[in-house]
Amino acid sequence: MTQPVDGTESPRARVSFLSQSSTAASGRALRPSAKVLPEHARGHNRALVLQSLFTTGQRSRADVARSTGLTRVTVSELVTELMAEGLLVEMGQRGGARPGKPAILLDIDHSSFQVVGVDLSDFAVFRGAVLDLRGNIVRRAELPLTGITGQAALDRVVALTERLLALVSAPLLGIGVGSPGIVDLAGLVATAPNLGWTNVPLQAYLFERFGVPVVVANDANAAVLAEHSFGDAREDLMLVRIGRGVGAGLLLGGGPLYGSRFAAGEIGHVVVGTDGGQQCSCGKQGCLETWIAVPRLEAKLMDAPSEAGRDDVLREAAGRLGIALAPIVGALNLGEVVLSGPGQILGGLFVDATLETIRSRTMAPFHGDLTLRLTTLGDDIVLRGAAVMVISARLGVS
Amino acid sequence: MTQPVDGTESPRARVSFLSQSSTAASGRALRPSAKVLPEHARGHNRALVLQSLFTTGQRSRADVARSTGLTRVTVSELVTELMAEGLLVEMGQRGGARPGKPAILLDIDHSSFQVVGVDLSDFAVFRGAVLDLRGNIVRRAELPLTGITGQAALDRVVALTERLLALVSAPLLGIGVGSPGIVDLAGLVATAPNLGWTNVPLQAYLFERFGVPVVVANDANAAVLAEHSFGDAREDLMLVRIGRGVGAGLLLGGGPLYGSRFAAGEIGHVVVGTDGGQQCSCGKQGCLETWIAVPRLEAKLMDAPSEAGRDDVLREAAGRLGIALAPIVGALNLGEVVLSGPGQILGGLFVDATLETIRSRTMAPFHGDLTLRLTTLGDDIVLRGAAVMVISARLGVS
DNA sequence: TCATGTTTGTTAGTAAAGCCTACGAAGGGG
DNA sequence: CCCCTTCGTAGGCTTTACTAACAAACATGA
Repeated sequence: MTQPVDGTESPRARVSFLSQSSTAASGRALRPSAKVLPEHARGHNRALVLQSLFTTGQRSRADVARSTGLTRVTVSELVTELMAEGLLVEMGQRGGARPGKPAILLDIDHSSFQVVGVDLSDFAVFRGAVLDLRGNIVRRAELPLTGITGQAALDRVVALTERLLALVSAPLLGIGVGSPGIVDLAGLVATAPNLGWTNVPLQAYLFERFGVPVVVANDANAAVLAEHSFGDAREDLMLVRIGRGVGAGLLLGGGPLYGSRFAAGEIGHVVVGTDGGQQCSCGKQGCLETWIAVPRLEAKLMDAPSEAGRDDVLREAAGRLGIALAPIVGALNLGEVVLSGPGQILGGLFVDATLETIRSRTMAPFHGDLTLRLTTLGDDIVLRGAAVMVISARLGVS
Repeated sequence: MTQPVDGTESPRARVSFLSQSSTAASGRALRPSAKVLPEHARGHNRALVLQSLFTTGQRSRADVARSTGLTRVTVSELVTELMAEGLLVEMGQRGGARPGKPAILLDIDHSSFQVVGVDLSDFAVFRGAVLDLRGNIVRRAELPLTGITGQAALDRVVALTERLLALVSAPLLGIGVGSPGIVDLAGLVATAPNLGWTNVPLQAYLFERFGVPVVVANDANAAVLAEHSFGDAREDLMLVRIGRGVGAGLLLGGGPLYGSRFAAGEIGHVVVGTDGGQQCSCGKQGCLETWIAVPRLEAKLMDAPSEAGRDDVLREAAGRLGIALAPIVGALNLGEVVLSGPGQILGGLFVDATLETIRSRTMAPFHGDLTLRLTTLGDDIVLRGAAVMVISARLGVS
């Protein structure tokens, strides 16, 4: 009972290979789905180099080689290619006194490309931005959404995108869109009630219209990607968006979860508790939305007679959220839950009470390290998530 | 708005590659983690060929080439290799009158290798079996577990494994173990209260002891893999094991979910409902286990005065399970939930009532196709899942 | 001062893998 | 009997990453 051997190399085994000998997967291979050609391996390794510099910039070729496991030769070749494309730049020699030839530091040229991000999740306005590769917002634009739906709403998305494209000041990597509703992997919006959309192939439509790579996904899914990339989050993460409705995005093992019908994260209409509740627009009673959707919460807070009364309102709402989340946190063994919504409502007390409820309803030892907090990305979370989708799809980096 | 274009090829894009242009992922690339060498691609493609024959046997090289996308040349080479290893055999020419040279049918030689599977999840007995590549049980063995724990239990696992190894009648692919408790990716049993184990490196221990590839995983995780491979299940699946305790295994997108602390699926101690409940051994009240664990259910059924009373007991328990599962089904947008446990208790009424509760507490349109059923694999589900783990790890096939 | 060791990045050659082209084998149909 | 189709295999080519080797550039210690 000495070393944790991987159990791979066996003297008695006649079949001496392992399909995926990844360290993390440790003998558990996934079902292969598509053939792999040398060029695919190449793309993967190029993304690996890019990722290495994306997470920690200012590294030399030799640094990248060490961190990726590739040889310096291969890294050099990939770097040459990436520099020719403008994605990487040399930043001069590394300072400090070290033996040997001084290293030439590399970094991603974050301004070499730009991304257009669009957020359709607000009920009153379509928001958009031009972002750089770091996810920083370079320019903004928005168009009001005065109750329009259907084709008119689609036209307004196009108008906003046109306005944003005019603001782009570097080669464009693509357009990312975070849409409310159910969105499939091809960027088809199956249903978005607020926009009156049913089976709108938004991604294909925008691609035909603008001839630029487009990625369309659910707004909460975009948000959780942003939180992961910019919010210093871990690999297993649930992001709960609380607004007029309630939705969530799930990131498991670093990848988004879509669900069997692309409706993962749709927790707004899950009934909470066993003691009734208010009537919901969906026909049921006691849906999560009836407890914590912002309009209802604000109404209750208005009615509250005192500061203590408002705290009680918040505590009860937070408790309901905790009751809904506890089985999810338990089943997925989540380490982190992030809330996105109006900070003045969801701040301190609400977060604390939610966490307390989850803790009291799950097995503490498994979740002792559960953290629950508000996002630090504010209202731009979907915009930045939309950018992450494009950067991830085009560069394999996040 | 014609064709669902992938949004990949853009006339304005300077960066003309996509890290992973998988059809399913559709522009959403995962963060790369490890370098890919030509040999890795080779292993992947070999697994692809094997998988193709695994799911649909009796196919020619040309058939495999068409279904995988690889060329006939490459497939031929891989097949030659796999036949030399004994995994594939030629089954003679295809019958029926077709133009052209008749095809030589291939199939996996399911008896060419065997796997040892061990199930430690029963409280009274360690069960084991020798299985073929199809997951059929060839020989069985078991050892009673008369309350022993710690090193004694470990010794008994070794004794059972020794007995099983003596029954193996073909080259051995490896040993798979489904253990209760929290098991990490290296097969270390972090905690298994019933066995009195804490941080027992079972996988490494057995590998050192027997010099054969070993895969150790949680019993529910093994079970869900078995259900997926043999039970005709879909890619998103939750398997709930109901016995002395309650646990679950989750398969999302075809891959198992482990969770941030390898405790995914541990739902037995999630509090259900907002109206109290019985005292649980964990200290809380109203944990799922207090509602549906088999010993408690049996006690209640014994106390029930009539047939109708027993139905009420089952209905209430099923309702509680539904209440616990509803947020999970909703958040993950699960299409399928499978129960594993004593069939005479969990049959008809229990399943129906659980499904009804879930439906009444989630958004129907997203889950109209939710199915909930008992496993068809019976008590061998963990044994067969343990075999799947080994076959999957060694051959990349499931 | 100068030889030595160290680190970096690049050049040349090699091994692995899958592709394309082409070919013989084997059978059906007119 | 000739043409066509399909199957499996050879030979040659391209891509990719690796190993080996080397020049450049710097620190250090005799």
